[in-house]
Amino acid sequence: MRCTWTLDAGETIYQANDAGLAWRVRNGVIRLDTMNAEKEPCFASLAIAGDILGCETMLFGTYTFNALALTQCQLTPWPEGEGALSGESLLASLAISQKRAADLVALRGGQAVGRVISLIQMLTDKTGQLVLPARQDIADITDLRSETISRIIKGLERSGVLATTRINGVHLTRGYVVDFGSQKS
Amino acid sequence: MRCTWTLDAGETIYQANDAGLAWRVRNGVIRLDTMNAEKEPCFASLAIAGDILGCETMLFGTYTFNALALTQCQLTPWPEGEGALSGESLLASLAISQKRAADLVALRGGQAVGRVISLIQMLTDKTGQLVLPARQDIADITDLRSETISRIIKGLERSGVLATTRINGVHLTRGYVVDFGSQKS
DNA sequence: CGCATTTTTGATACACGTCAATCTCCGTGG
DNA sequence: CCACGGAGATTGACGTGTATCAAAAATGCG
Repeated sequence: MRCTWTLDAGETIYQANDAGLAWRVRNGVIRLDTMNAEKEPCFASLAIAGDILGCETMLFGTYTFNALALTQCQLTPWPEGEGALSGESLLASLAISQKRAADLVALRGGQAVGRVISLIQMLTDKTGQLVLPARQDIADITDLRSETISRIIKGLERSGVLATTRINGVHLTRGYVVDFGSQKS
Repeated sequence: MRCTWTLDAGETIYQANDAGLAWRVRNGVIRLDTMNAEKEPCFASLAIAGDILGCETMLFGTYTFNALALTQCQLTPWPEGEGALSGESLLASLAISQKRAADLVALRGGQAVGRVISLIQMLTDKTGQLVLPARQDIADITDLRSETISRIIKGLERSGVLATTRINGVHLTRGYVVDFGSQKS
């Protein structure tokens, strides 16, 4: 028996300075934002399956970021079960977090096409399928413009690297395994 | 009594897949690299005072990244003292790590001048002083080119935002507090 | 001093940003 | 069932911030 919360794309999960629980992401894509100097929310980080969300509440009592679901996603309370907050599990979360940070950095370096492809690979599941976030969200994550994202994704679709189908009103995208090295020239 | 290791700029602290300890950064700037598909080291993350370095060895036995000192820096073994590996301290490290990830992301978005200024602010200590890493390292961190970094830093120096002096062969840069908002136009 | 490395500077090219005009998708109400 | 409207996606034309390439100047070091 386990309690699982399901959220739809576009739903706010929590806001900075709110009190609440920590979560483990089971499914879906979540963006974290901070308020910049101009009080506008600006992209800060990404959480995907396996990540711990909002663990800072256990220390500070409140969340540091705004969390927004970019696709439908599922969360379970964290830590899981009795006495599960072992040093071991925290250490694992710390290692994952540092790895995720490195991945995020890679999403914001190099040429535009490469960044988008890296993000797509990051979001693709074992079956080779993914649900793409909105163009604007992809743009915020990669520090590009939504027009640029649109051009790149249309290009990938036209070249057969991506194929999109719609199921129950949700766009499912299938990324074919491709030698992305050839995209460089 | 505490054991402190001091490393000079340019020294390798450890390499990916090596075995070793975890450290806390007391001082200085350290870059972490991963090997990309072409087996070239590429910038993955940054560690500065307060950060935990290489904690993944406690889990996997080996380091995940290459660590290179960008300025002179000081490290102490981590966890500190007997029984210091509490859930509390790990949780704090996790929260710091996630905050650092968000800062790194910010260093790679927006216009070039703003990124460099953000990095300078991140590296500035309480006295308003900092030691700048090499142009090429700043370029790798911000995903710009060393020529661009050179132009920007020269520009900041000429406009009086930064002043550089040399002490014992080390370039100390003093960053004056400035309304960086005015840099935008 | 002499050499290797890093930094600086200039001229030019291009990848992506910007702006504006459709187009597509969907929900709503007549 | 279709007209309407709003939001996101697409496309085109044009501008610009950095990259790129090349060469000189500064710095560090044996």
